[in-house]
Amino acid sequence: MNDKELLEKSNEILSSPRNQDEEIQALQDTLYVLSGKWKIPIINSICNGNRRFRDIERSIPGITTRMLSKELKEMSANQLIKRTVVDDTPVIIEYSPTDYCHSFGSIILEMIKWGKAHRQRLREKS
Amino acid sequence: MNDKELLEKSNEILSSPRNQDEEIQALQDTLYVLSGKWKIPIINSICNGNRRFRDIERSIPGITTRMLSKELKEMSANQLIKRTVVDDTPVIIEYSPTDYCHSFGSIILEMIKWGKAHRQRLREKS
DNA sequence: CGGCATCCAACCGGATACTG
DNA sequence: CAGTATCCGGTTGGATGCCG
Repeated sequence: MNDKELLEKSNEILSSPRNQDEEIQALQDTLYVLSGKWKIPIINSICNGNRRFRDIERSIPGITTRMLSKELKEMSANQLIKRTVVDDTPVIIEYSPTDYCHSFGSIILEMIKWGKAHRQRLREKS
Repeated sequence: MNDKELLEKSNEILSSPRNQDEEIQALQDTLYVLSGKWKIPIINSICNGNRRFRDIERSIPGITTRMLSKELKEMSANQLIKRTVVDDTPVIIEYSPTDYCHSFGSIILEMIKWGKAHRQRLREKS
């Protein structure tokens, strides 16, 4: 399926009155799991290969250690990522994505695509 | 492109180290525009054909008139939706999606898809 | 390096009441 | 119906400093 067909399918499905209740519920479930400013950028960063705290931190503009620490803990608890202690000296901590984490791939890709098109639109206007 | 291929492509692209800076920026731009609990459900509702305030309100579980009012105003200002006064008696107000609004279709579809799969996973576990 | 503790401001958003 | 007004509590999240 190419982009044009995908878009048409999107609009068709979005315009359909069927299963609206189920869809809004699914939507709100997803938004709940991804709530806040940082979970998606963190997932993206870890899926991009970043493994260590400082690396993840540096890869996300604006995040603080406090928020990264908090989110990593929460996301570990929710099986979104795995925290591994590599028993070297000094100890190295590694965060890695779970399959569950990868399941957000399509959402993140669509968001990146939208963001790029958005910047393009802004450039064209000015 | 089928789902399996799409997933592989997602992982491939997500694993690529190129353009990480541009992508995280695009991602954060998108998250900024869509920030908060309600914008995505509202977009979905309006794209689903809901036009009037009460209809939109009823279609989104949990939203209050205050938040809906606030978001609709903000989203009108940002050209995401259009507010039309139908000069009937009594006056009818209609909200409709702009092209800009439709551009979120793919993101919303992916979120609905994820949410449904999420519920399915939970059902299978229990 | 990989965090935790504390303080604090902003705001998000719920409840409720009210208006034309 | 289509909102506005007010109140206010909880959470988000930034700044900073500290620890092993």
